[in-house]
Amino acid sequence: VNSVSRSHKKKSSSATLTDVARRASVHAATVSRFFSNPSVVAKRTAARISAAVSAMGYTPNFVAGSLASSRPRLVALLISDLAHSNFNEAIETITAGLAKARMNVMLCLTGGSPERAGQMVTTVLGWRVDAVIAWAPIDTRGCELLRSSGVTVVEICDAAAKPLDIGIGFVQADLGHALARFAFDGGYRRPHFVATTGRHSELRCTAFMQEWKRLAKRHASVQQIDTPAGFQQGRAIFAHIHALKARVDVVICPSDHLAQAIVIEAQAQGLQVPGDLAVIGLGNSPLSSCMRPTLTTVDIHTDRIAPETLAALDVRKQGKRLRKKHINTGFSIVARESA
Amino acid sequence: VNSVSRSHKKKSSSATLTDVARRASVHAATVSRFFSNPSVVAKRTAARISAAVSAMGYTPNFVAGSLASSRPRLVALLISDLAHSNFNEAIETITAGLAKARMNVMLCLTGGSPERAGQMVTTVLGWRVDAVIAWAPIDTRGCELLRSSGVTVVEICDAAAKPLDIGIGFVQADLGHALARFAFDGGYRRPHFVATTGRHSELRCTAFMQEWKRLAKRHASVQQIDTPAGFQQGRAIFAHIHALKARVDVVICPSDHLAQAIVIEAQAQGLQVPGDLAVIGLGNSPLSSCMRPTLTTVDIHTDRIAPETLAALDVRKQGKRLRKKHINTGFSIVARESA
DNA sequence: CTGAAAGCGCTTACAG
DNA sequence: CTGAAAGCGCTTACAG
Repeated sequence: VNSVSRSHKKKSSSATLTDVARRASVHAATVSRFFSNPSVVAKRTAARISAAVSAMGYTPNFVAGSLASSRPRLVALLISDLAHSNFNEAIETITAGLAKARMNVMLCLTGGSPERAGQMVTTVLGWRVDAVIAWAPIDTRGCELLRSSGVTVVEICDAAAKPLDIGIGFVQADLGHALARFAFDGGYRRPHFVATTGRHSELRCTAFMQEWKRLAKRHASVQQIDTPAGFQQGRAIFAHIHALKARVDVVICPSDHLAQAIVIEAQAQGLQVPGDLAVIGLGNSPLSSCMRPTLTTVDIHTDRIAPETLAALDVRKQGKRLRKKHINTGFSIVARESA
Repeated sequence: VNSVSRSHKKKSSSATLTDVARRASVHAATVSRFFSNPSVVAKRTAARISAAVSAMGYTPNFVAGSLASSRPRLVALLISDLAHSNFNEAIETITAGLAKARMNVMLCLTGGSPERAGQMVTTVLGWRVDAVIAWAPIDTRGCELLRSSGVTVVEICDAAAKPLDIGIGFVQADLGHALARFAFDGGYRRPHFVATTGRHSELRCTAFMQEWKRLAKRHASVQQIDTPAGFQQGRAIFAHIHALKARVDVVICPSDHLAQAIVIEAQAQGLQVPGDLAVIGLGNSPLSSCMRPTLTTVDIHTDRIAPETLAALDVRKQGKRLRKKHINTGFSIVARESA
């Protein structure tokens, strides 16, 4: 019983198209049509095939089908992480949309490493995916591969940046401006902007600072933290704010979770939110409307990402041009109790 | 320019093994070996192939490779949802482990629907996946398909239940007992157990009630809520508890998020946690250690799931038997401030 | 509406 | 260490 003889046993696996065809006394091509376009096969033939299929427990082999048709019905999802993301709901919407379009999704978790993302690009290109949806930084080699492969790539990104192919998202700088105006109009005068690493946050931050300077004639305070901007960082940030000479009256956070953590910390220290300290989140996650106080945050219209992505794939499938297109899905500030 | 002529253009896609072989003046088989087992090809030949590969920007086609070798290097991940899960970190660990083993993961989000899970089983079986990791309810048809396909399936489940194939998890009833004892030993006398729909929660709940009855000689109160047990349900549950005639002194939650929401509600109503109301979570998520007060919760050892899953796959790959095996990964109650 | 044939791009014993 | 050949399980024009 060596490994060679063992490997021969594999043959006893599942029935093939040809097996089904034989049993239904038709050609394999007809069975193939039965699955891909049932309306073209005669009723009676279809019935025979159907019977054979269930009798044999046949399941079409998508690997073979993909190779023959060169339509893998596969899209790759490149994302940094699941645990700390504000956007899991957006991901759910996207995968649900893809499932409805009979697309399978290949999940690639990059952990935020551009290099790992680059390697994963090689892999998904090997699967000849129909598209890759990227929501994570990718190194130059990976980008180059994507570009030269000609695959459809949808980047969830800053809608003002130059996308590899198709970019979907809001304009980070617009949000920075809007947040400054919102805070200023709300009567706040000592904002504290919490930025994370990464280009998106940077763009937002710069715009915020600029607009704040213009409106208030003075600088806002900033603090840079490491991604992911999760609940865990709340204490440290609150301590930082507390230690500032100039008293902060509003803190602008890069995520709802972080905002929530800061609210909790502030309350634990006996501060009133928003009375003593106002807090603004990002993402409009479900918790933001359930907190005490409810959280003022930004809805980045993640529900628009899935339909736009699918529409883009559709256009491509029909062979039309759509290169270098941006789709600005916008955002809206949701004013609630916390600011 | 009709669709037919357009479809012909597809041929201009990427280079194939044969193209590379021609360019390197070797047979395709040699190029194949160069990728699968480089050590068997001569240094000089390898160098020529390598040059050809990079000159042509060749990427091996995994679809073709999978068909030829019948090893797709694909595992399906069937999970209910991403947004409300306590277990996203476990999922990350698992996918990281799979990636290290050069396995690709196919993501299937069932949304908690057993029927949808069943359909997805058909799909992943069509891809002839090496294994399916299931963390979601699957209807009988889907289970039947999995069983008859003979594919390796790892269920993250109650370790006392009868798994389809391999079951990994803790024993829900053990946890129910342990929670009752923990609450009783902590001096609490009026527990409120929040259960969600689903067999797991039910098993835990029954065990809790039984043990509590034995210890305290009286019944605990129970409340059933819909899954997912998220932050959103906090207010309603707190209101329910508040409305109970008998004053509750500890509430046992099916997730950390829910526990957190209840803490926030209680505090908003002027109650002290744990003084007026103690709260116990489930999952030991990162936020549990960062809250105010820090959350007493249950660590269900998700970090053991990934290694055990991978080990199981490994054993199977070597053709060994491991059917109907349970792996009890246990749990531990993490006592912090909230109870 | 159906069949026969070529082909998708690889892998893998089998020889040499 | 390498080549020649068969085969993986489908799809898809092309005829009929």
